[in-house]
Amino acid sequence: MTDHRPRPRKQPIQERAQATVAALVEAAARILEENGRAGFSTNAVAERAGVSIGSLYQYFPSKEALLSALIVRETNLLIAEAKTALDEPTGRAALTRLIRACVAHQLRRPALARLLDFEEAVLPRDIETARVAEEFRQIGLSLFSRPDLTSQEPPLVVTQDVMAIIKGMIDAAGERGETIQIDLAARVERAVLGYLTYS
Amino acid sequence: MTDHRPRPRKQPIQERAQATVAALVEAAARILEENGRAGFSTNAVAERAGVSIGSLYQYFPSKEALLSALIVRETNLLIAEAKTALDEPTGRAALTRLIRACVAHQLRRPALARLLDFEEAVLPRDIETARVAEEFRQIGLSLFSRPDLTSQEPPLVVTQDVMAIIKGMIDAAGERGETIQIDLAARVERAVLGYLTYS
DNA sequence: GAATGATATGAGCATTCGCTCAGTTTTTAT
DNA sequence: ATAAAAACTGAGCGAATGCTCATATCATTC
Repeated sequence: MTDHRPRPRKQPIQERAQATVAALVEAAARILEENGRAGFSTNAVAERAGVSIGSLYQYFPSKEALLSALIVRETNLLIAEAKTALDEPTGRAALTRLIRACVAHQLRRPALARLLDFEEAVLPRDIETARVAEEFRQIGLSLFSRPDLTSQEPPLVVTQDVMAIIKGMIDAAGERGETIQIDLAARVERAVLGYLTYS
Repeated sequence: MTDHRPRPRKQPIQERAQATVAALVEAAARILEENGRAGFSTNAVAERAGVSIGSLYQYFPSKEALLSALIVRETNLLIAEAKTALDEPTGRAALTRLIRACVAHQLRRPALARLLDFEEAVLPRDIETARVAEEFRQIGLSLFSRPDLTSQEPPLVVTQDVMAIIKGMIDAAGERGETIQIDLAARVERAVLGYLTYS
């Protein structure tokens, strides 16, 4: 007769695989922020992660997929922060918190963030990167639909413009090594509020 | 006796070389805007320009130098436009014209302009690219030193912030295919003036 | 301890790419 | 016509890179 004991759940082995995947993504991040796209080869990433090149291709079908995974990881961090900003009672307060979240995110790893902003625009979007991009845009849309933040333009245009202002200013600041978050956030806020209210 | 007629100036032969150089730079531009960095190989550029790879390396010591030359060419176009903006009597009018110049420049070849913006930030700056970058920044500095455009921040910070706002908004607009220059310029102007006057 | 599946390895293949150089063609000068 | 200078050519070298695959190790189950 067959065994009737409950089958032990067979997940724990995958922890190792997850660790490998995480190590690869983080290695990709470090290589990118140190040498830019120039040093970003799959062989280099694998070596940096302390695994073989074969393992890399066991988890990522291509170099692009690895880059996408990194973009998704970073964007999810930002989304988590940004979502909590929406809890603020007023649109204005939420905007302030959103801007601070963006500044903090971008200045945490400035070189990496800037590079990924660009890659995101250039890379062929796969399902996952499209999802996080859309999720982030939804946050902007819901923010700029609040009564105290409406402007002349439709929310979609406002969202795109404001995101561009935020990204542009923070990227430039990161590029020239600005590190005082509170000052930068204040100037970005001035620009965004100015855009929203100026007529 | 030797010939005493004035030696004919021996420059005209260089016209051919200049044409080759111009063809190479333009070929680089076209390849970049069609396929991005991916298709941008020296062999491809030479073929597109209708010259041999050897000729390319007769005029440009490296692939990077070719890219730099393209950046310089494009930036000079923008600088020429931007300089005329300074002739306006008021700072405010000059700013409007500067913004329109930037919008026109960026939307003339949107994909190319966006790509070069990024490359400019990533490339090791040679003498020429540094020069045009500095020249463009001087235009901003002199603009934001005008009495009717002063703000809380020092002119240098204002210049950097405003340039970032302009570039960021226009790049994003170009990326999503926006083509109506007057609308875009108006929104950028709102953002910049808002930034300058908001408190 | 034997069998099975999951995970890891790294030599090396195929391709691409930046660049060189020995030689040819074109232009200019006399 | 001739020679020198300027400009151009393109086969191909060496290095790097994305990725495969045959093999090896480890974990789990019975």
